[in-house]
Amino acid sequence: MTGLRQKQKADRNHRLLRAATDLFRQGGYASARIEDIAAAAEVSVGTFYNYFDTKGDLLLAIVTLEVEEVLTAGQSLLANPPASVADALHGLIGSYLEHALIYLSKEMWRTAMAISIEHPDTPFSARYTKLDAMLTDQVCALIAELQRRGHARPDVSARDIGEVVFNNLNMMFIEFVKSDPMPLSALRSAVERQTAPLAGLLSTR
Amino acid sequence: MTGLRQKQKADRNHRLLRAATDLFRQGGYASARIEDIAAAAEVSVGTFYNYFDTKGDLLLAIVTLEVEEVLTAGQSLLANPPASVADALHGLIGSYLEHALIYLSKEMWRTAMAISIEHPDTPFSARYTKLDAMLTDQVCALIAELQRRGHARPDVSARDIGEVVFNNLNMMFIEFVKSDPMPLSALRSAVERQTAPLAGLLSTR
DNA sequence: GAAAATTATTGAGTTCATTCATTTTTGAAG
DNA sequence: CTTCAAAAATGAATGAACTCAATAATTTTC
Repeated sequence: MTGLRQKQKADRNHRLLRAATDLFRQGGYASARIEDIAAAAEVSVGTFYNYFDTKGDLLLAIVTLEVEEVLTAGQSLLANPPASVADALHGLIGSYLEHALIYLSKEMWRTAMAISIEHPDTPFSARYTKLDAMLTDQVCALIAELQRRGHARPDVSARDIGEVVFNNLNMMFIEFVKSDPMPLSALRSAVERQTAPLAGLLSTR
Repeated sequence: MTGLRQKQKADRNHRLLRAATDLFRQGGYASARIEDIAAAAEVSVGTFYNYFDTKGDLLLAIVTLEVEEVLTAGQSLLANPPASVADALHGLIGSYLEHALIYLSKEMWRTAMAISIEHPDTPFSARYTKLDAMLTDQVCALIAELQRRGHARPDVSARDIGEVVFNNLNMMFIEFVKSDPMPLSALRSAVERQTAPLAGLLSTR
């Protein structure tokens, strides 16, 4: 039996995630020292590095948990989408955005996105990238579903449009987290404005 | 007269940029220590920090020089664009992309983009962001020009489409620099595929 | 259930970006 | 040409992420 070790490991992992989440939210990512996080999780610095490759990898572990929730929330919207292309796309995008800042600060997002670009090969960075791809797939799937239901023109590539819609959203989200004063409402309306012509292109007048 | 001081300052600035460009290209951004860069520029570590806020700011200074060239190259294409929307957009995008890796490695791009996201308020980061906005403007201006010439439908917002096209390109470029094996040709064809429906939307059949 | 083998933890040590008190250089004034 | 003030340069000191050789805990073997 190898039970004790497994449980202790899961426990330490959980304590580290919890401690880091608290500290990152409280004083910001930059101010939380590994020493602090390790101490709060009742673990040594060396042990921290048995669980996460880098400080950034820990942040990405936290952020990917959030992205997974966003992905799940999106699934329910896919099940029966609004009949209008614009409403469906805005609904999905709105669902993504409303989740964005519940648990994570702009600084956390900024740092996480920066790390996933700068160190794409760290374990949780790869996971983050994969989740982004799954979000893209979800947008594409929504469009394909609308086509299947006859709510969108079938002669336009769902894949192409879906990718463009998501990439645009992602880039705008980056702009959003780069600017501390920018409100979520401004992001949402900008993205709706930009997405509208694409919805028009897809809709069966 | 205050000439000597000015000249020495410009000189040191130039030596630092040159030394850093060489070292970044040679051994990579991460491996180049401030001490090395300062030594190569015949300057002390402390002096380095009189010229640039951080190591990342120095990289962004180098990268923005490159983006400025890309922007200038784009202007000439704007002067008389191809009559087909698709050709015009692909031409501009192609011009951007062909410049991308001449002077800068993928690692340099990755790091630069990461820093501009993570530290948006550092001086050269702000400049990088502004240049991105100018590239967006350029794409929008191209579309507007095509509309003026009757080569694109006037009833679609040039701004909206231009922003979407550039944001998509930017996001795809990020994916490209994240993946060392991905060739420029793959990026180019993916972006052309994605952009094609938008060109279709704009074109006066 | 003791010994061996495996797997984890530990924290002092290393490295590197960044800072800052001191010294040096330049420009201005008399 | 000195003297003084302002501006810049300097490099030793600081701080934080990350490493690694030594130690400890768990599991396996007999």
